[in-house]
Amino acid sequence: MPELPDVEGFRAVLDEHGRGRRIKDVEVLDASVVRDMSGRAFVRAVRGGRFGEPRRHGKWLLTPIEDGPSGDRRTLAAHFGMTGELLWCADGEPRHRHDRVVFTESGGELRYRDMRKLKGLRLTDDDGVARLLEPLGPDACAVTAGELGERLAGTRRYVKTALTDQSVVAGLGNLLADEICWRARLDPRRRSDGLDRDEVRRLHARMRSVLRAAIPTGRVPGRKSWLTGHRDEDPGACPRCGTSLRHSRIGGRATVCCPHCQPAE
DNA sequence: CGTATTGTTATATA
DNA sequence: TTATATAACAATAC
Repeated sequence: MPELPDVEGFRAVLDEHGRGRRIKDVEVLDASVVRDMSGRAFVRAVRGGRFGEPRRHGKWLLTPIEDGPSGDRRTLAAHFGMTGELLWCADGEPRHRHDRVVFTESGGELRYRDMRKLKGLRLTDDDGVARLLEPLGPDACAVTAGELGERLAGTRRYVKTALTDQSVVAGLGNLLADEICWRARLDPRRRSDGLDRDEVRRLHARMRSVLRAAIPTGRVPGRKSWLTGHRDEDPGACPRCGTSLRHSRIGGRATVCCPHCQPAE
């Protein structure tokens, strides 16, 4: 589930319920989601600290741990993989089977919940954060049309594949890429380096509008006016023109598009 | 026992 | 060597 809008929602949760607050306790219920250190060492390094101001780049959520026990400046770096989430739970809410790490504050707790555990949490310093972000392209919320065009021109892969490549632009996943291509009326199998200037501008404009619409709800909505709301229907009708949607597979991922609105060139 | 899954990355291939 | 494609990862659900 987590694409840019979801991670932005997790950032908001941490901003509201974590920022500036004391971490009274940390429970590592499944140490396999803690990367590069033992669960015990993680607890030792975080317990007693305070969450700083969280920021996001692409699908990474980065939060300084201030006034921590070790004294040196550390950052909690979270990646949610395909099934991760961060939630605030008031005192007394029963644990979920997939709660992996719990940060206890006064009045409630922040929980990293993840069924599949493809990614996880790590603690790192500023250099480590830089190393994490170094391979990523600009954040999808911040990239300019010119920059996007340059980056898309740098590869001959399908435009959908390029959009979901975090080193081209950071934050888009399978669902957003389909939604953006559909709104921009571009066949996802168009070659990334074969788009003309107008097509790139359209792609950029639709990317921005899709993100703007999705971020307030903290998720990619399944609204009926969205292609995304029809991707699991068989075959499903294009919300814009009613044509039967085409279901296929691009780069190993399920893909939905409208053969009428997104004609192959 | 098959099929599928919204992300990333190591490995294979052209 | 490089760019791109594919398999694998974990834990489910159908």
